[in-house]
Amino acid sequence: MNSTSQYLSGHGIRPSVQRLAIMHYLWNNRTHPTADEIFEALRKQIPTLSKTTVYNTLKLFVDQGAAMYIGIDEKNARFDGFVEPHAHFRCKKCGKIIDLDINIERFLPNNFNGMIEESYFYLKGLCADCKNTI
Amino acid sequence: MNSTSQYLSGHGIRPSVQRLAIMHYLWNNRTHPTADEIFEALRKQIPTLSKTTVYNTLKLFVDQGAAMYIGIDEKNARFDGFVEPHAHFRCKKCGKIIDLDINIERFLPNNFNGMIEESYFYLKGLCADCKNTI
DNA sequence: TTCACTGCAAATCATTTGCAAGGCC
DNA sequence: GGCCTTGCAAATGATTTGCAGTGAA
Repeated sequence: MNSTSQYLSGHGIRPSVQRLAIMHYLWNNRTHPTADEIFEALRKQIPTLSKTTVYNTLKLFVDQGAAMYIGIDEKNARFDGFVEPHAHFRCKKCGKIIDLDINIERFLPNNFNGMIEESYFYLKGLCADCKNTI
Repeated sequence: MNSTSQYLSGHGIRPSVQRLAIMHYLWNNRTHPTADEIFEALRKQIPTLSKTTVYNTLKLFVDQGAAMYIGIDEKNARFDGFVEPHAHFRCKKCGKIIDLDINIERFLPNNFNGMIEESYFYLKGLCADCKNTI
């Protein structure tokens, strides 16, 4: 029983080999990967892995609050294994997605009368690396 | 030369019949419609309208800053003809999208060193109507 | 005449669904 | 045994692309 197992169990998710691998991948790759990137990376370790399972698992993680869905990229869904409230920045040149330590919910006085259950804050521009390159 | 024409011209967009109709629709229907909803509504007035033109036009509007892309709905892109900074709330039950008069950029001191060009603030929960219904 | 705009048809591609086999409790 | 999980194959559906016809400057 390692910490990943405990984390999943704590979110009501049975820890299978595939689920552990995906959660582990999200924790070790804070790049906000797409389902396909996760699939391509993990099929090396788990050759029988299917993309359906990756999609199923990510949906399960999000539903159970074990991972966060990120809709900043218009093309693909992206995922973050870090679920504390924070914002995301996407570079318009290199496409990199960066975590920003901003808890936006603090800016919503009285949570709009308790109406709000989820909040997403997306920012776009040029990252420091791309800004200094011509 | 009406105000819609002037608005489009002011954004570097030549006012064609189709473009005027789409801009007009966005202004008169603050429901944050999808491309398909716009297409279905306007084909009644413009029977030859094609969905490609709707997509082309919406992309042009967004690129030229005449309309705003809204990525709050994971299934479809949505659009808003009102481009002043504001946030969006989506009801998790009825799917309705509501404008919120919150200018999030004010919460970013010094605009993160000028890195940020665009910001999107999405909120989800139950709207007042759905909250009072069982 | 040229070039932007439109629209049809086909292609793309991320995601979902149906379903059968395997595995865990 | 029964339910949960997995994975293959096929379907779905929003959006994009190729391309030819039309029209405006």
